[in-house]
Amino acid sequence: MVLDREFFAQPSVEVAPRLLGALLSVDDTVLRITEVEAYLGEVDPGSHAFRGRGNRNAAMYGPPGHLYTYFTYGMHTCANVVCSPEGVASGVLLRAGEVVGAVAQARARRLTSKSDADLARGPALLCVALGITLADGGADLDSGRFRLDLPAAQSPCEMGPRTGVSGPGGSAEYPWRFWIPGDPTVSPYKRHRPSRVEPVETSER
DNA sequence: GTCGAGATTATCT
DNA sequence: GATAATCTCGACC
Repeated sequence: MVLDREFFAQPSVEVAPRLLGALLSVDDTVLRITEVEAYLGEVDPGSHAFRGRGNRNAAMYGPPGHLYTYFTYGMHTCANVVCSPEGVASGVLLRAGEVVGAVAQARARRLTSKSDADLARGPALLCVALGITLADGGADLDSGRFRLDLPAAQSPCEMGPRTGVSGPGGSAEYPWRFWIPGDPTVSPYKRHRPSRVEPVETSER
């Protein structure tokens, strides 16, 4: 099955909602994606590619349908699906999902996780649960250990501001976070970390 | 349930 | 030297 090269060659904002409900297999572990976030690359202040190509984000400039992994906060690995044609930086961050295959293995990797819903609730946890590491960066998502199956129909989806993104423009301006409404595996992080815009102060609840 | 602060290191300026 | 697409834990409601 042609894993729709054309599909992944679109901008990440187009690809992101369609990834909801997709099944990502890594070895024997299968994840149903429930939450993603789109990054547009050089025109997106929140993107790693905003300041141009570097060593870390090289994979994001690579061919679509591949994996882009990066290390952040000194201890966390996160995974993206590369979008847009080769040479254009764009990606979809996998934020959360539900482990539906080889749950025992995923649970073994996630010792701190208490319930199944917690196994992949968050970008870094998702990678741990699936066993994705930096070494998997640049891997084709339709070969080797990886396989990505898109849902036949688009899942219901809700969108909102991205979380955890700092820098200029905040990125509340970019409502490019997509998730499946009501799914228990969607990350509960509604807290905005940095400078939160306080609209007014005249009480008003 | 929500909110707030600290930890910890690869990558880039 | 500063930054970061985060997580965990503790306090409070």
